[in-house]
Amino acid sequence: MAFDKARSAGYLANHMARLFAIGLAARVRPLGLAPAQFMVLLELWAEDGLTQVQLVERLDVEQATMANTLARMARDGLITRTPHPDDGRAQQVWLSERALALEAPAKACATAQNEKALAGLDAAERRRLIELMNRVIANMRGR
Amino acid sequence: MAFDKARSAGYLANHMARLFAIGLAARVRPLGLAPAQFMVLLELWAEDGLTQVQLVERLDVEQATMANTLARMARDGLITRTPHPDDGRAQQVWLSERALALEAPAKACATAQNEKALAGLDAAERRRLIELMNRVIANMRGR
DNA sequence: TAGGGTTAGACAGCGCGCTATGCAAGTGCG
DNA sequence: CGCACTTGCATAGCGCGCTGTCTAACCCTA
Repeated sequence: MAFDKARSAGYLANHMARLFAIGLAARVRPLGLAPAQFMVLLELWAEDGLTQVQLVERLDVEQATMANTLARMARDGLITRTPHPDDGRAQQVWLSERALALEAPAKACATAQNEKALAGLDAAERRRLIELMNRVIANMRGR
Repeated sequence: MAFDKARSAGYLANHMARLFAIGLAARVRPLGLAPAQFMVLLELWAEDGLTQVQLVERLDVEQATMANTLARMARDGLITRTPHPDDGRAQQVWLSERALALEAPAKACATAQNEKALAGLDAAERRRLIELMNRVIANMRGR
């Protein structure tokens, strides 16, 4: 009763995110990338040599999730890890040659997917959507 | 460069959906439910005895995903399955007593989570957000 | 009626979220 | 100095999304 999924923000958010992920995955698969790996690369393209803790903070995922994603990326030759010079527990994550070369094509994939998703929305509508999503995220981030 | 994740619809959609899922999961966990199971229950509360194919269409997930979710739900005593009277390949999915009893409390969890997410948005903003998400979903559904 | 295509469902394998633990290295205080 | 606390990372286990493949039942047409 009185629960219409087409009007539930949570249901729509889940559906929208799944469609984004499918579309992005299809676009970056030829590059040998998976979506979560792309997100890590985005951070490393902006600043190479981050630690796992820094990546966890910037992408807001759990530490264990990041550890697994980094393990897959190392396995796939996207990153290497070196012991941190000042902290024996930590390690720095570095882009491989291959990952450096993927920056432009991978970003083009993401831009294309965003463009497909937002087709038919004018600039004001896009701004509103982004702003509303940011507010919803802020509402839920406090635990 | 020129790729700001706080302005990427795809990144925000993913982040928002994860926060929704975490919040909903925490609320329904005491009921012994997981989020995807709740979505199936929503459909069955509206119409009991659906087939797997009908659930797949209504929730827009892959058949294999639904098969696995239904297997977990059967394991957990939420549903039973009977052979379809008119089609030897198909089966009908029925709510258990336990699942029937969960309707009101589980829906209250979802409503509470939506309310938390949308706090501070007035009715017009909520309508706009829902409408924009529906348009974005429509853009991506045609694969 | 027999054979070929289609459809319902199961199963294998994997990505990537999560929680919960465990361990080793760093830190700080008595 | 030594012991407790904290912090960085790994690992185990699971939910739930995906693709790909298999089987069995159904359907249609030659």
